[in-house]
Amino acid sequence: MNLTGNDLKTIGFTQGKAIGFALDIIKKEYAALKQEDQLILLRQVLENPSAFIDDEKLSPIVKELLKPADDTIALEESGKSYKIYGAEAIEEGALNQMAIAMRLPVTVAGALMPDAHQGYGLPIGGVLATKNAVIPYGVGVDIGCRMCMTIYDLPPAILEEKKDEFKKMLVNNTKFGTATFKKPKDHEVLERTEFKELSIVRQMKDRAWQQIGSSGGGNHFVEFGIVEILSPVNEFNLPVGEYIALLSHSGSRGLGANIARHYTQIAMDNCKLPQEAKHLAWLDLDTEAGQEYWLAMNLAGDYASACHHQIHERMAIGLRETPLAMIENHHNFAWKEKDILGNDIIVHRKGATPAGEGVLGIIPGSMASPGFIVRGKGLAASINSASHGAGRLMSRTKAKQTILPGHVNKVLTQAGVELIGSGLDEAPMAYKDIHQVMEHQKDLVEVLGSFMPKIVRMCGDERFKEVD
DNA sequence: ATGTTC
Repeated sequence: MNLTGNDLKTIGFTQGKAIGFALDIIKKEYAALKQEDQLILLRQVLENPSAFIDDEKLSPIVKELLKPADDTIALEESGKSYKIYGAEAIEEGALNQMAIAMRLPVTVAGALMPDAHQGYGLPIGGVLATKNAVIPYGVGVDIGCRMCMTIYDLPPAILEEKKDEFKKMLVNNTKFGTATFKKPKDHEVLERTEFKELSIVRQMKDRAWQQIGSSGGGNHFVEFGIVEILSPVNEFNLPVGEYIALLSHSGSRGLGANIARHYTQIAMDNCKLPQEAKHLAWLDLDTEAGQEYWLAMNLAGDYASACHHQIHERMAIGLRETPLAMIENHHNFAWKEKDILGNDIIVHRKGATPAGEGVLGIIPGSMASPGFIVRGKGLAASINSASHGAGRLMSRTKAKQTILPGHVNKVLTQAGVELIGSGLDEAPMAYKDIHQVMEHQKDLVEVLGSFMPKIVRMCGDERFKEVD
């Protein structure tokens, strides 16, 4: 009577390959032993495999036992199909990343927006719907990065007439880069229990308090400009015409960045994926880490919103005006939504604007081109999404190497834009043509109004302007 | 995006 796989399992073997080798070797080499002695031998091998590493007969079993468990999750052979908007203007790197994301076993649907470009894990401009799983890098590092616009009942002409006063308001009421307010405003978001209950969030409490109301760097901005309401039927009951508006773009600062870093690491440690997909590691929402990330992500989103509200509040005080309307939206976030059949899905928008039917949003252009107030059309193929801007035409490095300061200044002058701060990597010519991008997504959103920047503040000094 | 790679 020969040993069976089940006999080996009862003494503690778990790996199929090791069991196979063991049965084979016992049969060939140890047939003379009594069955109970065969089991004693195998138990000894199992308990201390290293002691048998040089054993001529038993080493194949040992090698198998000592091999690290391969817990890599395989990608699906063929990826699910997804819709690409404006494919001809999207770089190959972004398409490759999206193709990999569509092969994750948790993926149920995806779409690529016309401003897409390569990112970390999921491309910027990527929308990914998953089943009960959240991908920290599907949300992005700047959790809750968002837009906020307030429209004022002020005549556009005063932006030019009182330009210095508006510039002063921007300089005094916004903080960029590492700068923060000497006396940060308090906000109820800082009282949230997540600051006590989640360790990574608790560690960030002081910095969150310090950084609230600040804007950070990169492509973040605060700007005054002219809104033109184009549609007589709008949610704000505003007559068609021109208004002054304040537009801000920023996220959750160090708080969100550290939440993202922390939970991405946990995801990558627990969800091993092939090399090309490793940054798409997910957290199962039924796990403790998944639930923690969800809470922390939502806190970071609310914190980002609070930062915008404080910026707009400071400006409203400076203007001594009450806003006529406020429009705002996240574009780096994940939401619990329903698919067309009513199933629960997790929708990641990493640099994508929510565009469900009737949902309002802001899609900015560049510092010298218009942005748009949009109303979503709720197109299922786009997973109720649209672009989050024009999208980069060139990398930051390439922009800094090739764009001439004098050229930037000329374009700004022609557009009637006054710029405070910024670097060449944010120059208008580093971005795609927003009009083309809007054309590619006319099925996704309806344009209610436009916004032309006039006085723009970004991170950075003004040195490059003097080089001309 | 980020005290810019613990």
